[in-house]
Amino acid sequence: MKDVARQAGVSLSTVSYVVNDSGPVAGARRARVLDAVRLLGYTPNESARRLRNKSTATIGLIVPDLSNQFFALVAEGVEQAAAEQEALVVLCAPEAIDRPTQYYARLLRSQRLDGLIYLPGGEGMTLSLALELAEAGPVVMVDERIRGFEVPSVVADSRGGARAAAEHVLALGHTRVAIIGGPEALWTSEQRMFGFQEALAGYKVPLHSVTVRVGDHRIDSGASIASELLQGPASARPTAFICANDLMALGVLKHCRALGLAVPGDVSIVGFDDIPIAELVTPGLTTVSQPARTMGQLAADTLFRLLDGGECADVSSPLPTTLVVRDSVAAPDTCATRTH
Amino acid sequence: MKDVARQAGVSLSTVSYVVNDSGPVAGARRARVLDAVRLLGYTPNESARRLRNKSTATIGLIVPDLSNQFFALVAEGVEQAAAEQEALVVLCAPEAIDRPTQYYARLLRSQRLDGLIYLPGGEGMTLSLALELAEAGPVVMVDERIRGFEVPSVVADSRGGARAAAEHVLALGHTRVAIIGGPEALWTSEQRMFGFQEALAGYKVPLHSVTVRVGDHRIDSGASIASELLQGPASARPTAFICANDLMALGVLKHCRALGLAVPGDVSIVGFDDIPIAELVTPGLTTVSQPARTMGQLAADTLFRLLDGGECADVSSPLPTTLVVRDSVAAPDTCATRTH
DNA sequence: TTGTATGCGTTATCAT
DNA sequence: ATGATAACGCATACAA
Repeated sequence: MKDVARQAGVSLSTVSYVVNDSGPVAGARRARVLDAVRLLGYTPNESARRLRNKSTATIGLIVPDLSNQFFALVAEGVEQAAAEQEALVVLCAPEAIDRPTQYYARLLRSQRLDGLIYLPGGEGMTLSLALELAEAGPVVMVDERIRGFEVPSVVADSRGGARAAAEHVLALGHTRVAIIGGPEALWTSEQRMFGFQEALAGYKVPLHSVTVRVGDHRIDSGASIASELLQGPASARPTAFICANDLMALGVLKHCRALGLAVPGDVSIVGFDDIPIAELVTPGLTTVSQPARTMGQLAADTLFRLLDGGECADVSSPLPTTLVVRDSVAAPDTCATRTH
Repeated sequence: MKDVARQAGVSLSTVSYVVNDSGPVAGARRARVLDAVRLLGYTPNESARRLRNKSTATIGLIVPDLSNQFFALVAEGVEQAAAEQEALVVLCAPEAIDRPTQYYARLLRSQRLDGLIYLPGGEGMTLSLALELAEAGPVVMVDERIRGFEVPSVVADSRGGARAAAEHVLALGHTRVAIIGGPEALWTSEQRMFGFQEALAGYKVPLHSVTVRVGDHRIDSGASIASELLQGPASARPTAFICANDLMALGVLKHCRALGLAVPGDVSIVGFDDIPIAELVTPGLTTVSQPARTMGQLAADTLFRLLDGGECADVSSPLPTTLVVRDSVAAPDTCATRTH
């Protein structure tokens, strides 16, 4: 910048004025400065700028990992909204790197980020951790809520979606159903479980015919739970799996295939999220669609509004979810002897 | 920091010495400082520190988008390696946000990042752009190479993998094969195409029986190319699709299903990448496995070594790829009249 | 071993 | 309309 000033024969302040156009400057001089900038290839040093300004034009994004396409889509949404504000996003994927989220809490705080978008996974999601993160700056949550942690949070209608999914299978006449819930600490897990229960109650399914298990939202847990539940005699095992997310549903599907069980002939499966793979598997996975990318965008937008406006726009009402019906659900096989 | 100094009754430099332990300081004083730090919840201001030091402990990562799991895995690898160095990574996904990579070139340069990891997509990958990026600092490439752009690049053995894949289908007796290549500007596209050709030559497949098309590495292009190529009479259309990546392979799989064509009964399909979904679809996709996560890690490690050592460890030799055989490939249906 | 003083690149406040 | 200058928070060369 000094060089630019010298080259253009003006003072530092003048240069500053023109690059930010934050001050009055005569046409001729402005042109000279601009030329010098181009000539010297000058780019403002953001570190210095931030030191002065206090704003870093950078937000942090914490997602469990990127392998789950749902998270990847949320990340893309955040990235997109950030780009519109000329802001940068630093990526944190605690579960992918096998470090506690707390590690990032320290790191992010020292970076003086403008704010944080937080999508907690099953692991160490506690109030105290959230509070610690909040010390790094304003935070808005996506896809989750933490009781006692009063920040804006962008969520979808997990409960309604879950109910719709469960009703869809129940309406077909299934009675022996297995429910695979998500990690218990999560708000979404709770909501979806509520939704499932509501549907169960509505269809007056006897409690003893439904099996409930808890998974960790990953493929393997779906597969291993399926393996546990599917080993009884055909007449006793579940005819339908209702899963709290797609990955677990895919795990069930995978295991069914390994067992030679037909889907949906022998067992029906529903998932939740509608990640891109859902329509690619065979049979296509019936699932509940969440606007992942939009959720990311909305969260980022909320954060930015919160940052410069101060006013926290209300985003408390859940975004709509919709059941998308593919081929992984059918009426239960009433002729249970067909495999004999 | 001033506060900490006052609280501990020492000078600024002493505080600086203990937090970085970059200078000698008596045990008692050190303890007092540490206490003050804890008491006041002091965290160094990174902006100031960077301004002084020149190092930002932050690298940039450019991947086309995150929807492609291959890219997501690479990103995870980078993230992991960065975490080990206590470094941050800022995420750039040009295609996801529909902006030219050039947009990031500006942004990143002004951020004074320590370095850059660049995984170019099909879009605007030109030498001049790469050069522009290089002005932001040292860059190492992943999964690609640009002629004339002499930076370390971590790649896998695309050519060998491609040949193995093609040979696998050719060995089964396919003669009418379709090849779907990647975007032409890409080095990987070129390499894979070489590999395919080598296999073709080895099996003396007559040129007129192979159809070559170029896709954009996304699902839709696979589907639309399949739709174009599969509309002829059964006796004329390809019995096998050899694709430059998994997403396109999934696209043709999807289209086959829409057409009611059996895979691998009517048409065989091979992909490239071995992204996690590949084993989930039905039938499981035969494909070539690339160590995506490792590539990301290696790239980041190389960048860091290049940053503080200066010496650029040689990473030019491609990582091994391996053919993973699942169920999407079978011998061609010799009884071509079966659909009549 | 500890403190003082200077500069990193910007922006903003003040004179001019 | 323009320029000198202080301050942002930290690290270090140097003096003590």
